[in-house]
Amino acid sequence: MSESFESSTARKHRAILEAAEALFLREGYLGTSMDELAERSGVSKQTVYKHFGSKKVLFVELVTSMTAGASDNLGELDRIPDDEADLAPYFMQYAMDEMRIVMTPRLLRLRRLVIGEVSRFPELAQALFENGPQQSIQSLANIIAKLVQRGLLTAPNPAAAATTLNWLVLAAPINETMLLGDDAIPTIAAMKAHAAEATRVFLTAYASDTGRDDLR
Amino acid sequence: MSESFESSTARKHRAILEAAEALFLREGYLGTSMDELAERSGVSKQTVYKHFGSKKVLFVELVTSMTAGASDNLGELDRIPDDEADLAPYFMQYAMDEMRIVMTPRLLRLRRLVIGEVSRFPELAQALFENGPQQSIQSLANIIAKLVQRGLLTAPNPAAAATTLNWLVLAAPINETMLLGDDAIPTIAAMKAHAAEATRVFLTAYASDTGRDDLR
DNA sequence: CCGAAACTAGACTCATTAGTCCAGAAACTC
DNA sequence: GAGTTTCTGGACTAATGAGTCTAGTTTCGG
Repeated sequence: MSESFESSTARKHRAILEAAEALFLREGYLGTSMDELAERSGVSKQTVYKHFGSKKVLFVELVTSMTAGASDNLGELDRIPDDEADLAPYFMQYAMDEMRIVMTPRLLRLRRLVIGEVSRFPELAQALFENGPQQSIQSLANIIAKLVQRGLLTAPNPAAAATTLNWLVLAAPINETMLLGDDAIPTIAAMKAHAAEATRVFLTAYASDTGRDDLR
Repeated sequence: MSESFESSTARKHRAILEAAEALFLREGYLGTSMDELAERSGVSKQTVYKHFGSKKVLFVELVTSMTAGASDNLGELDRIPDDEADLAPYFMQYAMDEMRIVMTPRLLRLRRLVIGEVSRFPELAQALFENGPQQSIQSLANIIAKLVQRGLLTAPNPAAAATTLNWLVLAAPINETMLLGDDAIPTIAAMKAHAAEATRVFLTAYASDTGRDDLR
């Protein structure tokens, strides 16, 4: 009773996935043993194999599920600014949101794991790419296209502009943290400074210089 | 005779390192077996252990040596432009050089390997970071500082500007290739287009607008 | 409360691993 | 060419891996 309407079976299923997440993220695919996994799940080895047919299946299932929900609710398509003055705060907010989502130990470890297994599981890496960067860039491109329509930005190729902004924001922190470990995750203050600079560079390069155009 | 003055011992040493490179880059640390490595080296297992004390030692030694020579001769400090018109071609060339060095299967696989082993070998990842991105950015910062002195760029913080340019150039291709595999390495033509856009964005954001300043 | 399904503990198979040991062969040094 | 170092190949240890099997126990739906 209490708050759990989960069947015992479902509970075990979840426990296995939780243990798998902890172990795979920490020890890698080959470094994780099914015995340890079963023990940590509080479940017998046989049960693990009943729920997931093999180590590979479990791994793929886990990573796929973690990957899928990765880049949700970003880039609120509502309230896209229609005034030039709102551009900087808008992209500032966008950058902060994106960093807050991506720069978490969980997602960073997932990324390390998947990158390390590219040759063994190329599908997983591709899925992570499509659900992560590619999706962010796509939705960002839509926003930029709208802003071009409104005459607030000048970007002949919105997808390219979106790629530029995406990596202006994420590249430095993500690549640093990939190699230096989770302790290198920037503080909120550092993220703000970085977001401000990224926004400034982006807007300098892509803003429609209507003001200056008028003077010509 | 012929061209090799290498002693038999030295030749074997090199053969082991070559096999280690091939295997570790392809199979990862745990995925590489010392038996296979000895066989591939054309050397007995015992010899492997005489030359390198253990699997760990061999791995660390290999990765360290590959890491060390990674980011050589980049950013020729001579002939830094002193005319505004030379800025774009100069950074264009810089970007192409940097991509050509980094975007090779060998270095990309090394990067994947090291990222995947961050929790097992944090020193190696740190070394790769310091010898790679950090060093590039540092030498780039020196160039930028000089250009600021000459009045060609405006960058209150040259290190930040260097970081921005570095990732403007490398982030998109490197992160894509990390996940999509070596087949995703961009063609020279694609690199040129990317380098041009990166250079444009960078110069728009950091060039000294002496022209416009005069108009004020 | 009964029968089926899910689960348990632990033994078991078979393959593989890092690293050691040994007796003889080959390669260098003087 | 004698003596020393290096190397070979294969046997060996001790551990660990994924996955299976079994016999008994728990859980759950009807």
